[in-house]
Amino acid sequence: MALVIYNSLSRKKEEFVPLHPGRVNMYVCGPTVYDYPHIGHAKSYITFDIVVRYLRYLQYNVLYVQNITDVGHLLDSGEDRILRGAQREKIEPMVLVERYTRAYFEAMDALNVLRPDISPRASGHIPEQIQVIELLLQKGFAYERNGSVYFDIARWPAYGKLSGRDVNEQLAGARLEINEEKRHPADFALWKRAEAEHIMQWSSPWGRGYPGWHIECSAMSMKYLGESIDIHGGGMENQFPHHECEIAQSEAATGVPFVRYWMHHNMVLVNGVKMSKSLGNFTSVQKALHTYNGEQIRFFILSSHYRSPMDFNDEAIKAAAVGLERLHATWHLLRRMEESAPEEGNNAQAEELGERMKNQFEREMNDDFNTPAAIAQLFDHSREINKLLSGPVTRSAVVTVRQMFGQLAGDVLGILPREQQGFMTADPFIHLIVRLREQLRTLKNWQLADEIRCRMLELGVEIKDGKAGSEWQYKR
RNA sequence: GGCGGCGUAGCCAAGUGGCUAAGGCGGAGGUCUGCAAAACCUCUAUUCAUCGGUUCGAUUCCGAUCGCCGCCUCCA
Repeated sequence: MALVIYNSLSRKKEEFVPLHPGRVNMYVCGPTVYDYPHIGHAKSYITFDIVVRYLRYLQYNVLYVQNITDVGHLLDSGEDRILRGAQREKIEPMVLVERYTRAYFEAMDALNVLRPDISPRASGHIPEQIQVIELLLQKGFAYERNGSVYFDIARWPAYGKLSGRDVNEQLAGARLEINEEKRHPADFALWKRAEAEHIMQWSSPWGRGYPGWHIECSAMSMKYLGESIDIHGGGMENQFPHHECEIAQSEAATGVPFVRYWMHHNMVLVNGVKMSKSLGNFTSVQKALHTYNGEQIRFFILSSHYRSPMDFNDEAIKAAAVGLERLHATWHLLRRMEESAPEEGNNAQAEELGERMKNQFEREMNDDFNTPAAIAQLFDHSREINKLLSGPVTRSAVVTVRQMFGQLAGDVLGILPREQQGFMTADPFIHLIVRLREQLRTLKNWQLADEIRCRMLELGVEIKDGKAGSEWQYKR
C-alpha cells in the first residue's frame, strides 16, 4: 500500500505523489528565536522529523528547508518579538537571535531531531523578500501606502481556501485595531515602514523598513525549493492567517500552485489548555530534559498521532517511559546475542519475522504517519523477538532481526538509545566490572555481587542476571 | 457570531459499517530464578459522551444535545 497523507487543503487523506519522481521538496515553518524552545516546538519538529525520516526510508531524496524567523514577527502591541527579547535581556538583537538559535538546535539534537538541510534566516534574505514584493506590486496584487506595502485581498478571491473562511464574514478588527492604511481589514503587510527607533530596518524601494512576517516563507521556499513544493508543514494555529497568506502571495507572484500537500499538527496542552509562550504556561525543552531523557520525550510525543492534541503531564510520560524500556531491553538483548550466538543453524523463522515486522510497520506508517499504531507493532515484534531469542538461534538470524528492528525503531522513529560519541566511553570498563562480578557469582559470593549491582545502579548502570550470564544497560 | 477538531478501560492511546474494539502503563495470578530485575504465559472495555435516525447490522455514517479544545490577523 502506498503512502497516504492527510492534506489540510482537501481535508482528506490523499496518496502521496511528489512533483518529481523520487524526490521530495519540503518546507516547515521554523521557530521565532526570541526565547527557549518549549514542548510545543518539540511536538512540531519531531512530527516533521518523522516525515523526513520515513520518506528517506522509502528511498526518496528529500530536501528539507526550515526557516529561522529573526525579524518581522510582531506582537499584539506592534513590537517586534526579537526587539522585545533584546530589550528584556539588554543585548543586541542579533546576539539574542544567535543565543536562541543555538538553544533551539541543542534542544532538537537532544530530542534526536535531524537538522534540516537548510536553515535560512529571514534577516539574511531581505533582497529575496523585496523581490517577491516588487513582483506582487507589478502584477497589481499589492499596494503601497506611506512606505508600507500590503497584499490586496480583493484581488485574490481564493483567499481563505485553506482554512475554510470567508474574510468578509470575519469580525474585522476583532482583536487588533483596524489599520487605516489598509483597503480591506484582511489585507496583510508585506513590508512595514520603520520608525526611526526601530533598530532592525533595511533600505527598500519604499524607504526604510522591514519585512512582514509571512513573506519570508514564500521568498525562502521559492529560493531553495522552487515555485511549487511537495510538502509544507506547520502547526494548526498557523493555518490562518499565516499559511493562507503564504498561499496568496506565493501563487499571486508565480501563477503556479504553491504547495501540493499541507500538513498541520495539533497542539500540546497543559491541563487541557494550549501550551504557548503568550499564555506563559510552557515547559521548556531544557527543563523537561532535567527530568526525562530525549528518547523518552520523543517516544511520548510519538505515542499519540500528530493530528491529535497531546496533554503534557508527568503521569503519562512516566508510563510511556516504562513502556519504552521494554523496547530498549529487546534492543540490548539483540546487541548482546549478536556477539554470542552460534553460526550454525536455520534462519527461516528470523527471515519470516523480519519481513513481517517490515510489512506491518510500513502499513501503519503509510497511513498518514500513524506512529502510535507503528509503535504498537513494535511492542508485538519485541515480544516475538524475545521469544525467538530465548530458544536456539543463529548469529545471522539475530543480525537479520536486529537490522530490521534498528531500522524501524532507530532510523525511522529515532527512539533507540544513540551510540555514545567520543573516542572512549565507559562501556569497556563497565563490561570488565560485569565480567568480574560474574566470576563472583560462580563462586557464590552473593554479598559482594549484590553490593556491586546495587552500587552500579546508583551510578546509572543496571545489571540484570540471566541464565546465560549478566546483561547491563544505562539507566536514567 | 463564523470556521475546524475532539469525547474509546483506573491512566495514556490506535482503530473498524459485521468475525475476539490494537498497543503501552497500572492491577491480579502463574512460569523461570541464589536474591533482585527482566523475559514469557493467563486475566483485566457485552462496550466506544448522551439521545434519536439510516441500515439486516453502527463505536464507525447522518442529525441533535452535553462537555472540552483550537483558530477568527500573537503562537510550534
